[in-house]
Amino acid sequence: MANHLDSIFAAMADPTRRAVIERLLDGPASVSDLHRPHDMALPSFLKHLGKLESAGLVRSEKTGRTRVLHIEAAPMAAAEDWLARQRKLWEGRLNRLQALAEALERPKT
Amino acid sequence: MANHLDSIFAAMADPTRRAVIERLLDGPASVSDLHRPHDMALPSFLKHLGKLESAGLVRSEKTGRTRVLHIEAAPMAAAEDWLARQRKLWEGRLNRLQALAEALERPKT
DNA sequence: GAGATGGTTAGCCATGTGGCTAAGTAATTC
DNA sequence: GAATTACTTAGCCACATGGCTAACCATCTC
Repeated sequence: MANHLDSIFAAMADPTRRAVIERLLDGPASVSDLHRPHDMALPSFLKHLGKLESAGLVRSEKTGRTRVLHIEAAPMAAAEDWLARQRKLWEGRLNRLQALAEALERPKT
Repeated sequence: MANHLDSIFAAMADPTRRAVIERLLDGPASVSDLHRPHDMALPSFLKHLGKLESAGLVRSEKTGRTRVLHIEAAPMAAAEDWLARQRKLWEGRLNRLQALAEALERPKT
C-alpha cells in the first residue's frame, strides 16, 4: 500500500503549504511569486516548497535564474481516496447499525 | 476557516494512527485492544491516541479501569472536503485549458 | 562588467515528534 | 487483601521541523 500517504498528509498539515497548493491551482508560478504573500524569509519558505515537492504534490523546473512550480494532482487524489474509503466504511457501519436497530424494534416479522 | 485542518492532517500523517482509525471504523475498542497489534510500548502508543483525540478524530471515555475509544466522523469529512474542493478547482482549471485549446484549434467560427 | 534579481547553501536555534524505561495508580479478581 | 490488569505519569533520548541570518552563486539588465 502506498505509504507515501505519510508524506502527502504531512505536506498538507501546514497552512503555508496548503496556501501554496491553493495558489498553484490557479496555474504555475515562480518561487518568488509564491513567496511574496508569505511573511517569512525565503530560505524558510523554500523548505516548505521542498516538502511539497518531495511529497510529489508539486513539480518544478528551473529555466534561467527562475524556478517555476506547478501542481501535480495525482497524490492529492490518493489522499482524498483514502479518506473517501474510510468514510464509506463508516457510512456502511452506520447503515448496519440502523438496520440492527430497526430489526430490534420489530422483533418478529 | 477551520485551521484545525493542521492537526487533522497531521494526525493522519502516520501509519500507526491511520491503522487505529481503520480499526475504529469497525466499532469502539479499548486502549489495549487497539494497542495489541502494534509492536510498540504502551506509552508510545498512547501518544498516538492522544494526537488522534486532540485532533478530534476520536473520543474516549473511561469506565472502570478501561478506556474505550470511538471514532468521530466529522473532522475526517472536513479534511476530505478540503481535498475535494481543491480537486474541483483543479478540474475546473483543466476544463478551461481544454476549452482554450479547442478555441485555438478553430480560430474563427 | 557592475548591479540588481532570483535562488541556493550552510549553519544555528528552539520546539515538536516518536520512541523508550521505570515507576505509579486505580479497578478487578481470587 | 494480594495479585493482576489496564492505564497513566515522569523523564529521558535522538532526530525532525520550522524558523532565522549570512553568505554565496548564477543570470539578466544597463
